[in-house]
Amino acid sequence: MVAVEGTVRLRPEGTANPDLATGQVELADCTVEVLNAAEAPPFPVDDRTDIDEAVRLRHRFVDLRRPRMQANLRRRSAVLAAMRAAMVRQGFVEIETPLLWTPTPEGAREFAVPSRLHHGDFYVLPQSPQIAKQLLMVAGFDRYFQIARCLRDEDLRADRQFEFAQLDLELSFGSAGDVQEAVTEAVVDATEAATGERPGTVEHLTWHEAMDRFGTDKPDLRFAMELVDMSDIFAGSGVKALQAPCVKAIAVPGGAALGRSRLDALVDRAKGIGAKGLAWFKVTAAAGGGSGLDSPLDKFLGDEERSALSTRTGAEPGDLVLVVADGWRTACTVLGALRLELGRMPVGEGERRFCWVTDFPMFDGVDDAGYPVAAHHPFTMPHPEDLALLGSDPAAVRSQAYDLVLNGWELGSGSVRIHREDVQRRVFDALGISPDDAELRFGFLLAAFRYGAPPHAGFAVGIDRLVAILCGEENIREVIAFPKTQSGTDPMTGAPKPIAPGALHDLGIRVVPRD
RNA sequence: GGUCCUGUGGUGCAGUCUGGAGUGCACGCCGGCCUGUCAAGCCGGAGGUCGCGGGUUCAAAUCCCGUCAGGACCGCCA
Repeated sequence: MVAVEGTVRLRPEGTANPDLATGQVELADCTVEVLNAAEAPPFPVDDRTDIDEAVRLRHRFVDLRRPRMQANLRRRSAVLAAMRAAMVRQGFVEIETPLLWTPTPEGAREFAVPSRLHHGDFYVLPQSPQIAKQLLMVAGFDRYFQIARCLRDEDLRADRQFEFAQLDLELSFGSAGDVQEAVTEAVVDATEAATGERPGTVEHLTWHEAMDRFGTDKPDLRFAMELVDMSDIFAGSGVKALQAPCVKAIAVPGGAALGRSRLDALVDRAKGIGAKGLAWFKVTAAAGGGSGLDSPLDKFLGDEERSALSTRTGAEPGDLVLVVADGWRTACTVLGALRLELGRMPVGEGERRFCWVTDFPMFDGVDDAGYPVAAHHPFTMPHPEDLALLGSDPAAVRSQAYDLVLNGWELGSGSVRIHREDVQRRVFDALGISPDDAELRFGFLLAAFRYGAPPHAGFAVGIDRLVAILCGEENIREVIAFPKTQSGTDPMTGAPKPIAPGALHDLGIRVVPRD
């Protein structure tokens, strides 16, 4: 660490270097003062090499000097500033909510914080400020926002850390559309602030449409390869493998070049996701013009089926058509996964295609006791037209929940909330939460609602994911100053670590060895 | 809980499949030279528990088993 003093002057003719930021000038008549001696850094402080993750994190203070990390964190700062400005401009009030919250055993596993003053009792760190912000609606803050830290004790991934940041917001007397407008403004502003480019139109898809066309609830709209329905074509088919309620296909450009082992791997992958099988057809150029098919199943196909496989999907010679026959949900999911596997683009490539996915199902699957599981959270308002189905056909109930998606990443989710006690009771009932149970878990929220709860709706944007995409990073660790490893440790500090026996004693906690 | 990939001087790699002396490359570090260079150049040098433990073998970085660490994914993430 040195301080250099001198005179800045233009470099002599012929020695300027346009590749350097300071390439036009030089320092003359320097004095150099050593402020602090330093050891050689543990790895090169540049962007040219990929350093082992554990080494980077152990010396994060050095790692963060690299130009890439400097740019990422500064870009993150610009995103936060733009979001905050957009929210304030739209009349939202920034309010902080507690980090020491109360257990709400529902959804993600919570981090527990032992209470020193009340032995045996625990606070938890909030997995989101969900309930607190609903209480703020009751309290009359009709437009709330917060750049909130959320904590979930679930396994880590490239796009998931224990703690993450959300632009959390809620508004009263507004529709889902109002929420989406407010969020869109914030993320579009943030994108422009971070990249200098303002994204184009933000599209809206229903959940059903997203599944039907892209086989996922978080479609990457940067590339086509859309799912095509072939159910009618194969309805009375003689091909046993393709007899199912739903037959879907995708065309893979240039996919005819894939070798047998790669195709077999795709079949295995399809089966791994839950398909009974995967049919593939290489589209070939026919002798007299037109096209033919190369596939083990070709000889079983009728003429109509054969031609539909290429005309419907738009496949040209040299392309590959993949077909899954199954239930609608499975056929879509499997082809959606294969579409990604074969077409996925690096996160930093192409344009930024935001889209809203709306009308999610209210429930997703059933729990051990056979009750439906809330797809979003239990305070989500069902679609008004589907209210009657709550008791009879829960799987068919759509909710007023919506996700924001960018290039195949789920950026966040939100919903219109239930503000009427009778509706909340019916939803709890459908979920198998008894009135006593509900009182125990969410009593304070239900009580608040009795004092006049406005209709309200909200959203939360995953800031780490948004910033990662805007930085062209595949991993959110690259946009977080001090992240954890995949096993939840911090190689720099050594956390988590044992605490002193005295501290344990104060907390009334005894550690038992793992089995 | 599971699947897969990776682990070799400070850093990034090759060597592992097909066992034969810690062999090699680039960067960095130390010393010297050079001094209009800017990823400087030239000469010399130091630096290794091949993640760890066990097994097979005359012989293991290399094969086998276990384990630890990092990563990607499945489960999980209302």
